[in-house]
Amino acid sequence: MENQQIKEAGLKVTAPRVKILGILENCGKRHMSAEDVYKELISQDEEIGLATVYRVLTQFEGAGLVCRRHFEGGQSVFELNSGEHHDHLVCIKCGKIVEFVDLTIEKRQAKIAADNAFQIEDHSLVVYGICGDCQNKR
Amino acid sequence: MENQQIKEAGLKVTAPRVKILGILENCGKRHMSAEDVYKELISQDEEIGLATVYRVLTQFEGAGLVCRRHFEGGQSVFELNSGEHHDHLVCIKCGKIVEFVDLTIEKRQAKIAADNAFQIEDHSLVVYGICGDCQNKR
DNA sequence: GTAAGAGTGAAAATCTTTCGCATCTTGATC
DNA sequence: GATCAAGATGCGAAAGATTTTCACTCTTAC
Ligand SMILES: [Mn+2]
Ligand SMILES: [Mn+2]
Ligand SMILES: [Zn+2]
Ligand SMILES: [Zn+2]
Repeated sequence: MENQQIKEAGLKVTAPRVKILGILENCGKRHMSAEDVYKELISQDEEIGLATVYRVLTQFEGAGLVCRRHFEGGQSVFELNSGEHHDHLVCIKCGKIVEFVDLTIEKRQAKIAADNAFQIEDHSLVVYGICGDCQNKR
Repeated sequence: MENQQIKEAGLKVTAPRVKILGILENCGKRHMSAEDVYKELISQDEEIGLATVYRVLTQFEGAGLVCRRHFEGGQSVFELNSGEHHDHLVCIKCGKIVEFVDLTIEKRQAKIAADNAFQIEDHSLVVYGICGDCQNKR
């Protein structure tokens, strides 16, 4: 369960960490802001401060348990690290998020970086649009 | 000159707007944060408040004169709207920015969006890496 | 030239995220 | 199981970026 993953990440097993990891795993929402996690904790009557949520998420990120995303809209969004890199399609109306991987794009990026003598460290690709459901709602 | 562009954008021609547009056009730095613009104004002994810089840049963005970018690092970065869309390669050591356009990537994005019934509105692709110069500096 | 509506600077307010610190837990040890 | 140092936590304050408010000034249409 969560305890094991936290231990393996080299972190002490504490109630906030177990709770937060549990929420990320079972809450149903794959992409959550710190605030989202905090509200979920509150709704479960957990007494965990927002600062702790940020601290824990940042530690989880450092330990490779979660990934932090910077979509438009101010807040960072966190998701469990699935192991494989992926990019995102985000609906600007309802916030729906679709994940995708495209080898062609990944390869082109590598080529572009190489052509410019850049050694790639990371990249962020987010496509914003209106999802099918939201298109029909007009 | 600037006056014309501002008028055409449907904005009144005021000293702050003319000055700020002038800086974006002639300052030599293509990508500038609001703070960068503000400092440049200060160095030119202009008495323009940072709030006005933000206001004006946001208006310019709305009018299509500039584009706002959200690279990692907290601050938004602005650049003159060159008319053609492009993406960025950013050096995480020195901040150097290289612009690029890749039709293959653009097409793949369109296809991915279509496959998922999304109507694309916008997208952001930023590749972070270490530029040639910075690689040699180690 | 004038008036009405826009725009401006400075300060205050927001919003998200991080810090400082007194207090509590965890996990290794006896 | 009791002990204890290192590490965590909660809370409020602080920070950094951007926006809003407000009293005053400027632009523009007439
Ligand atoms: Mn994802
Ligand atoms: Mn650019
Ligand atoms: Zn939608
Ligand atoms: Zn560099």
